[in-house]
Amino acid sequence: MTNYWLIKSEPSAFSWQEQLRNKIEPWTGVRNHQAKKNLQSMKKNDLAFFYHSNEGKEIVGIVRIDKEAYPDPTDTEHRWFCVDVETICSVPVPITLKKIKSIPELEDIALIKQSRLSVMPITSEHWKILCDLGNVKL
DNA sequence: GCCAACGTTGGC
DNA sequence: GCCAACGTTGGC
Repeated sequence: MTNYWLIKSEPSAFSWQEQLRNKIEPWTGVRNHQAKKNLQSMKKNDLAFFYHSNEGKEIVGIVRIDKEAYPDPTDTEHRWFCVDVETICSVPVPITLKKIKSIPELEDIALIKQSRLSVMPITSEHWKILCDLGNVKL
């Protein structure tokens, strides 16, 4: 069964446009224990929203987990992990944080409740609501 | 083990 | 640019 996730990136550091070009990207640099735990819970073929933090503040794309957690090559002490994500599609109507905050059914989403967490699970119910909002047809 | 000081994230 | 929330560090 497929699990759902949301991963954040600041466009100035790594944008959706770069993800579109690269197709498959190692998701490195996560340095938070809860986010690390979430990375390690990801299974191949799980799906994730790609969210632009700081600039944009909207869900712009969907990726699929291509390779499960392995040691982050950017961490010389080998304490942190990363996954590989594969581009699936852009979200036709980007889902803004403002929009998400306006939907009562989404008030418990980690994106709002734990605003500093960069890798988080999304329930299948929330995933469906968000796909409808973004006019996503998978 | 506690907590003050400090650093970072990310929305506004 | 500000600041709330949260994580980390280091003295005690």
